[in-house]
Amino acid sequence: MSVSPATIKDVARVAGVSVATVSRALNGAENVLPHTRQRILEIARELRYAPSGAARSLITRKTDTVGALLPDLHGEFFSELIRGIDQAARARGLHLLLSSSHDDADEAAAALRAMNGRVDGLIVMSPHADDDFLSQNLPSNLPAVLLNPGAAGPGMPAFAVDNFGGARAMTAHLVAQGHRRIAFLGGPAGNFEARERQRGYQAGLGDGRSPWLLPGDFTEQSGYTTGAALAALPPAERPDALFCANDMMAVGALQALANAGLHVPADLALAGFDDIPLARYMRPALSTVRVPIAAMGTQALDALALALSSLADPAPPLPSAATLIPVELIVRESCTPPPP
Amino acid sequence: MSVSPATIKDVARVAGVSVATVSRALNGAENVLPHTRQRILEIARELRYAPSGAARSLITRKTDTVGALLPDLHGEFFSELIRGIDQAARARGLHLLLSSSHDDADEAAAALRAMNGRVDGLIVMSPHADDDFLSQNLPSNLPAVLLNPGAAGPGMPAFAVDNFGGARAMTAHLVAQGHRRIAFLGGPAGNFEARERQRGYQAGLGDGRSPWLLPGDFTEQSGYTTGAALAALPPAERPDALFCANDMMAVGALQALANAGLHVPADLALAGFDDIPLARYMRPALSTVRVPIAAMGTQALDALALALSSLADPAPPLPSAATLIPVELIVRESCTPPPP
DNA sequence: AGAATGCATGTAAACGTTTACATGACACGT
DNA sequence: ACGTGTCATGTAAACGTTTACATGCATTCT
Repeated sequence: MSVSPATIKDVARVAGVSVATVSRALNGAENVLPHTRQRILEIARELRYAPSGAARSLITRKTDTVGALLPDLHGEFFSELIRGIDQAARARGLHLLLSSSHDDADEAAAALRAMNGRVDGLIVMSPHADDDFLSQNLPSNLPAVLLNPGAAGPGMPAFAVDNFGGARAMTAHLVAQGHRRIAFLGGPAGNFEARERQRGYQAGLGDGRSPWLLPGDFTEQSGYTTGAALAALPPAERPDALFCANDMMAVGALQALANAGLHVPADLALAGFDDIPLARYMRPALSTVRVPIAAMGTQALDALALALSSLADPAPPLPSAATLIPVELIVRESCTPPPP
Repeated sequence: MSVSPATIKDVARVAGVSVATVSRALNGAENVLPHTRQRILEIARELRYAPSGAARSLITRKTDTVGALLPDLHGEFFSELIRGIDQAARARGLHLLLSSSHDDADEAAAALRAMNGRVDGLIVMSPHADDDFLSQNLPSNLPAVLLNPGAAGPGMPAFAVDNFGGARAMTAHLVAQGHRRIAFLGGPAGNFEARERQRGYQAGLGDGRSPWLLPGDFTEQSGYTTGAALAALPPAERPDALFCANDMMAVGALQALANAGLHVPADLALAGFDDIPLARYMRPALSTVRVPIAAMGTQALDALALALSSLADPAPPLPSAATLIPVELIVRESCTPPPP
């Protein structure tokens, strides 16, 4: 019933020429008679010929594909990231091979090795992707770009959200607004980004104030729990502002506070981090730090494409530290100056 | 500096055996001496050998990869879909090659052909993917699964959200609650899903009531405009319920109504379609129809995997009509019985 | 002891392309 | 007429694997 796909040989046979001529005609080499080319194109179309990517990659050593190694696919963050990467990739005629959710380092290593011969380069964002891991498992010759690398920059291009700067700016903003008792709801223990945001918070507080750290884990649930706990405190012991290490926790906190009858920002100012779409739909709308996620994906791919195009070049080894992706302070209703 | 990656020949040479033996050892064939295998594995690891996907695909005619052809990557819908597909793919050891945003049919056709020799099967969701288009451009022998196909099912497996049934259920629910004047805010003109939802609305109304159709285009903006227009009507001429063809329009409508001082659901009940995450965070929380997007992706991939595993089988040609993905009515605060 | 069997390993073909090089037809200048 | 050059096309090698088949050694059976 279903016939196996036509190969270049089939086209050559039908056209009565050699495979080399077909290849030349199809790839637009100029040294083929217009008449011949015309005929070959026609036959290729009739036969519904499409070149085999595998065979072509094998000989040309190019795949026109980049791989993306991501820790997860849940949530707005990754969807935006993928969108940014895909957009830039398509603009350059590159395909995108996705690989996600590697629970442990071994799985991530296997995923990396499986990319060999299928991609021309990699965008890697993984908790396991430290310096050692990559030099151990990255197929040699495969250019890679790192996203939010935990460890300090290895010898490859890297981009990282300015978590520190964003958190510092938000904290400074709260301070400037007159808030005195600013609490920070942190992220999961081992999380690099959460640590950076906390560092930014402490830097933003300045030397005068001492930090007030609350434990969180980035989930809405942990935000809710924290909000409920704060609402239960006597007003004098409550913070007058709560800065959550991400938006989802702020969402949870807001619900708990509202349920307890507290008003944001009158009783307590609230701020988040990420600017997920939901943030501006909340009532009150959530102040937050906008992370240009898609733009980061685009930049990463562009950097990778650059590395691809200049493979055997003098290629300056690029800045060894990660390039910071600037963030933007978004002030909305959830944080306004406290009552006098 | 950077050496080209080790090949199977390098491993063979270092180990002092033939490439065949290396291949057997690495692929776990049982007829190789434990001692030899051990030694080969060790050397392969030292050399950081990883087999070339291209070469392997060429000879085995398998890529362990499925392609996904999507119209777009914007928004929650596609991110959830990709997540569902990816999850099922990884569970089966398959990779995922993404291809999106094909503005016209030619581009989509090129994308399809580029998949040849890079994937074992395809999940296709595209406005261009009608019967003709596919039989013209789908590389032969490449199994495909269709998602939300506009036209009636061609000879391949297809899955479609039960837009009709969901909209009918929601409308029936509004009717049962006692609403009399139920307006429907539609989607873009050519959109197949929007049409189905509208059909469901009309079916849900029953014969007694005549439909009240408002033009929309799935954007928040068009929801806002419509909401503002309705709010401007004299109360007697307003509908007592507004069913929006998707959630984003309901979001916009709610803002306009709130701005105009109208209360939902007291003055006007509101319902959406999709159950985007935002829906349950709105105040009042939005009644809607939940579409199990990720589950649809998973089902599509599973169906594809089935087709892959049973390629040369008696293979019942599968139901010719699309399999309906059931949806779920989610009743929240935005629609409660109207005041008596 | 000689034949037969089993089994680890080697040899080489094949997958579908691209491309360096060879070939040969034709035109041209002398 | 004869070399010389141009240029369209053909020939064949190469890419890195897998795998059918051949080989040859060790063991076992008669």
